[in-house]
Amino acid sequence: MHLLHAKVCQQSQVPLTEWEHFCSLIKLTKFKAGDTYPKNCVGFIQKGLFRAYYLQENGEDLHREFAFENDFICYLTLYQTSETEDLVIEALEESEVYCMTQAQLDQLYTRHVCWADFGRKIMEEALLKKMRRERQLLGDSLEVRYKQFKTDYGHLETRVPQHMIASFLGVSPVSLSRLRSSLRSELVV
Amino acid sequence: MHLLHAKVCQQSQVPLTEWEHFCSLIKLTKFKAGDTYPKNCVGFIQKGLFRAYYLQENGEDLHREFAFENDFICYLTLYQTSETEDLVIEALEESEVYCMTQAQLDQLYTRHVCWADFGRKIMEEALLKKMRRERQLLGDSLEVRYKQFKTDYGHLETRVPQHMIASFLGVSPVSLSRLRSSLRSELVV
DNA sequence: AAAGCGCCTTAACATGGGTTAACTGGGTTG
DNA sequence: CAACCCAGTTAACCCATGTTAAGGCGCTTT
Repeated sequence: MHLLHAKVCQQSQVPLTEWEHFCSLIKLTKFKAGDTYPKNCVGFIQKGLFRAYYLQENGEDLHREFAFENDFICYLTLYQTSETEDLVIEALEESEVYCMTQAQLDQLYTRHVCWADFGRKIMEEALLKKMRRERQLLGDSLEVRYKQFKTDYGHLETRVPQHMIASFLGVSPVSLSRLRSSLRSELVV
Repeated sequence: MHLLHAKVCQQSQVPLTEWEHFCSLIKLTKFKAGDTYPKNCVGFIQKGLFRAYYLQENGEDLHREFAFENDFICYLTLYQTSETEDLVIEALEESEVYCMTQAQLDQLYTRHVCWADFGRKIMEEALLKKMRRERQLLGDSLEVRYKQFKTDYGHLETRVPQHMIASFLGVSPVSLSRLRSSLRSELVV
C-alpha cells in the first residue's frame, strides 16, 4: 500500500480525506499466471508481472509492453476505439493489484482537482514512455535496443521467456537468439 | 478561433468566464517555413504545418510526427528529460498558431477543474495515437504503413517532400521510392 | 541559355532479419 | 525409464531494406 501512496503523492497533492476515499474504492485483487486482466478496471501493480499484447488475425501475438511492480495498468478503453478491442493484458506471474473500475476512476476525476491532476500526470508519463519507445524502434538497431532493454529491464530477463522479449523488441525469437550468440562470441574474442 | 473553441469544448465543459480567461492568455503567432517552434510554449495550430524530429549524433534527423491544422503542439518538457532536449519542432509552411507558455498552462491546470480535465483528455488522445503508431511500426509492413499513411494523411502527400514521409514511415527515401514504383507497376498489370 | 541545386528515381550490391527445419536440453507426464 | 513438449539454438536460404552512386527533372540564379 505504501508503494501506491508514494506513487500518488509523487504526482499530486492529495488531501487526507481524498486519500481515504481513494482507499475505500480500491480492492486488492490477486491474479494467477495466465489470468487475464479485466477490461473495465484500472489498477496498480503491488507485486507481480503482466504483459500487454495484441491478438492478430494470423493468430500470432504482438507484444506491446511489460508491466510490473509500481506500474499502472489499464486498457484506455474510454474511447472505445478499435485499438483496444483486441488488446489483452495477461498475468505472467502470481500477482497482486490494487483495482478499481474505470467508472469509479472517472468519478474521481470530477470529484476533486487533485485526481484530475493525478490522472493527467500519469498520462503524461505514459506518453513520454511511448515516445521514448517510438524513438528506439525507429532509430536504434536490434543490438542497441536489446542492450537498452537489459539496462532498463534487466530484472525481467530471468522472469520472462526469451521469445516474449524478442516480440517486445520487434523481432523473431530466432533473431534474438542469433544476436545473443554473436554478442557472446564477441566477449570471447 | 472557432476551431480551437470547438476542440476545447469537445473535451471538457468550460464555463464562459474560464473561456474568456483562456482567450486572454493565448496569442496568435505567425511562423514562416523553416522557423523553429519555441521550447517553452504550447500551441494550437490554426493554419499551417509542422514537423517534429530528433537531431541525432550522426547528423541525420529522425522524423517523429507531423502536426497541422487542429493539432496541439508542445515539447512535453515539463519533466526536463533527455528525450525532449534534442527534439525540434519546425514549421514547414507559413503557419498560424495560438500560443501560451508552458507556465501559463500549468497555472490553468490549478485554476479550474475544467482545464485539468481538458489536459488529461488531450494527453489520453495523444497516448492513443502513439499506441496506434507503435502497433503499426511493430506489426505492419512498409507497404501497409504507407497505404495507411495515405488514408490517414492523404492531404500531406502534396504538401510534404517525400523523404520526410519516408522518415516518418521509418525507412530510407530510396525504399519509399522503390515501393511507390512497384505499386505503380501493379496498377498497370 | 548555362550552371547549380534539391529532390526523386533507378540500379547494383551488401546485409539484417524472416522463415523453415533440425537438433539439444530441461521439465513434465505416462 | 520412455515419451513428449516447450524453449532456445543453429544453419541454410530468401527477401526487404539499407547503402552508394549515377542520372533525370524542375527550379532558381547568374
